[in-house]
Amino acid sequence: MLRYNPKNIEVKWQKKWLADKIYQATDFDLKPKYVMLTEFPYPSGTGIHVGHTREYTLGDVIARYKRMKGFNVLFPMGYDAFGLPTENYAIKNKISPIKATDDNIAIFEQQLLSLGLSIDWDRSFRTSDPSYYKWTQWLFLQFFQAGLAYQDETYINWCPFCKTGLANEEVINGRHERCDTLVEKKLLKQWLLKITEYADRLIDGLSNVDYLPKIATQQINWIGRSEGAEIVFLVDQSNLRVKVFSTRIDTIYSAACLILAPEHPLVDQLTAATHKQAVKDYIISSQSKSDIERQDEKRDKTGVFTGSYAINPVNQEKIPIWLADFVLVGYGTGAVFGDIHDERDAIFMEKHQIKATYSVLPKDEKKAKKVISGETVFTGDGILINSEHFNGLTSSVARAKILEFLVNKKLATKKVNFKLRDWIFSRQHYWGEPIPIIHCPEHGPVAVPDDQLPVVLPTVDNYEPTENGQSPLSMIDDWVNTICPTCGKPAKRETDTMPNWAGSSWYYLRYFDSKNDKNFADRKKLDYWQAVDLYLGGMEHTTLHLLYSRFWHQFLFDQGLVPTPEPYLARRGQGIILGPDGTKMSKSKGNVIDPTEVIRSGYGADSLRVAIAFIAPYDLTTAWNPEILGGTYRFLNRIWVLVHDFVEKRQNQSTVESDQLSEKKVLSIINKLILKVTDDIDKMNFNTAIAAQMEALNVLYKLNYSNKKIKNDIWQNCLESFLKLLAPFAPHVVEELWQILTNSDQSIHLTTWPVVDVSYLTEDMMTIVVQINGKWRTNLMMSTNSSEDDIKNLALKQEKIQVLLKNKTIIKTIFVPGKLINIVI
RNA sequence: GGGCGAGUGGCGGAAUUGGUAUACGCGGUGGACUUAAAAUCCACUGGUCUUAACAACCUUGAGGGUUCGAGUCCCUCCUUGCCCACCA
Repeated sequence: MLRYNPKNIEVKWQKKWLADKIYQATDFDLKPKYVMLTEFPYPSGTGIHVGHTREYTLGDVIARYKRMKGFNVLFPMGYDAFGLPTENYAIKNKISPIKATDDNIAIFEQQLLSLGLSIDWDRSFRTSDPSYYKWTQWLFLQFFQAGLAYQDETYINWCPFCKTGLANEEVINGRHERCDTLVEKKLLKQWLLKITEYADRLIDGLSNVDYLPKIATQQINWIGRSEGAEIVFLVDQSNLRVKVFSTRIDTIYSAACLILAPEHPLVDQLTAATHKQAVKDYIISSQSKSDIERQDEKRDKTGVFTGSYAINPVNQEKIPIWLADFVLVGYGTGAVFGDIHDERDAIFMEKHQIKATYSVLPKDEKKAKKVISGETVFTGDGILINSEHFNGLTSSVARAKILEFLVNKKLATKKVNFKLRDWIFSRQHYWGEPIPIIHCPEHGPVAVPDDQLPVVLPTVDNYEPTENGQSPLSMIDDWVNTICPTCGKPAKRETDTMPNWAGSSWYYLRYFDSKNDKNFADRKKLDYWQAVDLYLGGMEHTTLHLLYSRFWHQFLFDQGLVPTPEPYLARRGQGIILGPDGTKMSKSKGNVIDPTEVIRSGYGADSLRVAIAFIAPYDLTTAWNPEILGGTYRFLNRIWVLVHDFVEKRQNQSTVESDQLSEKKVLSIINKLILKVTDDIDKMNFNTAIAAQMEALNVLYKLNYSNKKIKNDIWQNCLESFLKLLAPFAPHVVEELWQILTNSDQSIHLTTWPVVDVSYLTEDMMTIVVQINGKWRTNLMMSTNSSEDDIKNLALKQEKIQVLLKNKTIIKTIFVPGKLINIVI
């Protein structure tokens, strides 16, 4: 018999599956639908990595499993082709981004095919194709027309290396997440999407979907809802009013100063003539700092006094107004009241020796007074003191009462704030969707009419970003100059492009109807396929792509364009596979595992797939162990040998009496295995599903080579079921063996999942553990219908137990049916 | 600093959710086959424990608690991973 050699079989079956289109999903099929979505790849120049392999293999396992379970499965794939890395790669290699994308996708497609994924390739697309981005532009215009896309001149995160503006989510520790360059602040006119309008919806929607808890929590934390009050402080000797946001209005009696962000709009009017120069100097020095510098000086609370005072609305105390750059202009009102029950404020006030002119002076004049009782000043909730008629209340009650008190005086309102900011949607780059807007001197920004979409990205000679922060598109005069769709007079095109998160915000909808040129997707097809049943992807996209696409989808739902309020019914995140040394794979460390290299090496795709499923729970970050492939290869080889051996044996049907005990054992093993593997795949416990199959195979293998005779049809059924259980994990070898075993033309992947025969699950005998004081002493083999008394009596008769019970009194015995008996002495 | 997790053999990891801890795999040791190697197969492989068998005792980061019985539940501490971070 030939040795199992994946090279002989994998490519053969991949070609046949593709030619027969056996993984095609059918629109409006009567079977229940199941949409298995994995994040589509960014086709970089380096080809697929182990991270892709894990994600797509596990997605494929579920897709294949659901297909065999009788679902009309859609398991699609496309390419997230726009974006900075391709542009940088193209510039570096002096080729056009279009060519770079074509080349890279060709490599990706080849590599994805070699994994044996059950993808419906007919629905594939790339986001950089005009027939796709036409609809990205059209969807953007829906936001624009609903007032949710707007332009604003704000300080934005600017990457000086990529020469582009960034969303908050793309800045990690003050650096651009893609290129690791220190991010600067730059004042630019930008397009923004009003994601903040959906902040509450994005939180509430999570309660109706099945996301891994840590994914939901991370989104909730990122959105950062906090309830508090907006309080008005009148400025002394002036008619100015400063609004302040606080979640701790219960500490307002300890307010000793107001602290404003240097960029606060009232700074100029508030600054006293005598303090103008100092304030100006401070603003200049804080603006010259990059974000990372500000973070380095986290503990150093710099600031400057404006020379003005504010009036505390609860007790009319006069408190100084300061500026400090630890107060952020983008959050709340860009102003806070400083008090000692906030750690940062306390440090700030200590440093600058700030004290208020209290009506009741604290014992230590240098320190502001406490308003929450306690041995030391602390930042938590407690009982109020020094707060006039609010004394004695708990913090939470006081918050309500003080707010009510100030609301009645029209000096406060209840307010909810979010950490989430509006999404900066402009990129000053070539390789993205042109924003379909025309700027008319008379009518301002005007939407490009639907019949003029797509606004095609023009071909240019230079892709390099410009020094002045404008897109390279701005250099193409005959493209920029156009006419206003409203009035027909000369106007200019918007030259910024969309971020690469745009195309991926709705791509899953396109799979439902990828060829449609009348609409982004046909409504009937959306009704049939929506929503995605399971979405598998990287944890790093939780606050980026995953949040963005939920926002788009919720908006589309409100517009009546999609049938479901949420895009994804369930979301799971796979863990990272580290290099064999336990650190993140990186070229510089030389610990990168190339999955295609593994496939070519002789182990083949199936060994790799089983290894990925087996190595650890799918959501765990774990180191890659190259030697595990030897184990998974041996496992596949064993089933190869077993099937071939049986097929040979079956020719010469033996007349010898079969061994019924062994036959029963075979049936019991396979039925238990069906139960276990089915349950494990449902729970995504892929590693234990493989372990159970290995364990079962070891026993079957031994049985086969024992001299026990087992009837052909029992072996045949057992092996057929075994192959089916293995099919989602190792599709090629199983397909080959299926043809040999069944002589059938039908692909195993189109057969139905085996069903458990419960009659083989019950056993005649059971193992009862005998414990003394909870400690294991011996086992008893008992018939399953033995009574408690039978077991107890037999246990007490055991020699070993008798020795240990000598001179001891039995206090009681604990009996767990079918499991154990515990004698307490 | 905040949020969410995790600590089990030499290693990746199991444990029916409170019932024989270390399944499965890797690695290691010994053996079979072979002129030899590779491959394959068989046996052993947590510690005390350095000949093996038997027996006993110990063992799930540390310490305490609940329970007939704890890797699993509770408390204290230690270590560590990920995400966020001057968010008022």
